[in-house]
Amino acid sequence: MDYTIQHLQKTSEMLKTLGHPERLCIVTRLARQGSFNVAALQDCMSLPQSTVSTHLQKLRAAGIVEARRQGLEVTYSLKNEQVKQIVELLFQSTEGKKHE
Amino acid sequence: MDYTIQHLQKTSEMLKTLGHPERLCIVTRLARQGSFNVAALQDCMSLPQSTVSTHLQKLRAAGIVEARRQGLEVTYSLKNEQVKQIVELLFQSTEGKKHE
DNA sequence: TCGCAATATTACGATATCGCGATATGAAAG
DNA sequence: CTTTCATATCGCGATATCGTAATATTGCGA
Repeated sequence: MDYTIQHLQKTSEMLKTLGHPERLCIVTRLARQGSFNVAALQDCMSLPQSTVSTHLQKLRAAGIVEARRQGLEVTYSLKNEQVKQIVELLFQSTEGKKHE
Repeated sequence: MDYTIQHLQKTSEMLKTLGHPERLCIVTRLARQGSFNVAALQDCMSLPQSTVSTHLQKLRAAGIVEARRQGLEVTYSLKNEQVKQIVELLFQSTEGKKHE
């Protein structure tokens, strides 16, 4: 286990970045669909382009997603497996505890 | 999988709360040690009492920890298993591709 | 070259979160 | 009752993050 201050800081920054409804929504979509470009994202979320782009840059700065340019479009995808695992952990529904 | 807005909001609030170095540190300690009171926490972190207490209240409000009073002291512990799993995921060291 | 489409960056007021001293509360003891 | 210990809450200036319009950049085709 790695409890150094550096790792703690980097990790908390990642969590803070994930801790925003719109950004978390983006990440869950990426976890499901693999990847997409910014335009597709603007469609399903009704936010102005600059807002979406800014969120993506923050996710990128935190090491959560990565960008790949193909011509005019930029495709985003999850950068590391950890985030995917966390999302799966957080969003698996009540299966396994069938009360409620 | 549960991608409702409510769950997304609650989850992102939890992640935001975890996304702070001191609070994440508290949570990793709880994951390792099980529980402790506020005084013990003030010792190992060099922060004023009010700061520590405020962090604990935020963790409590986000559903991450729970408090139990025993006389004068209050003992904190992790409230749900998910958080523990996330912490384990995040802090296993860099050669962590081995089996558990 | 120019112009357009897709995306990124900048700028800035609004809002939220920060740390922490001061103060309040709650429980046990006297 | 009062004191004292452990913890919680309040108040507030400092700092950070918010959303988004405006502007800049990048890549492609004409």
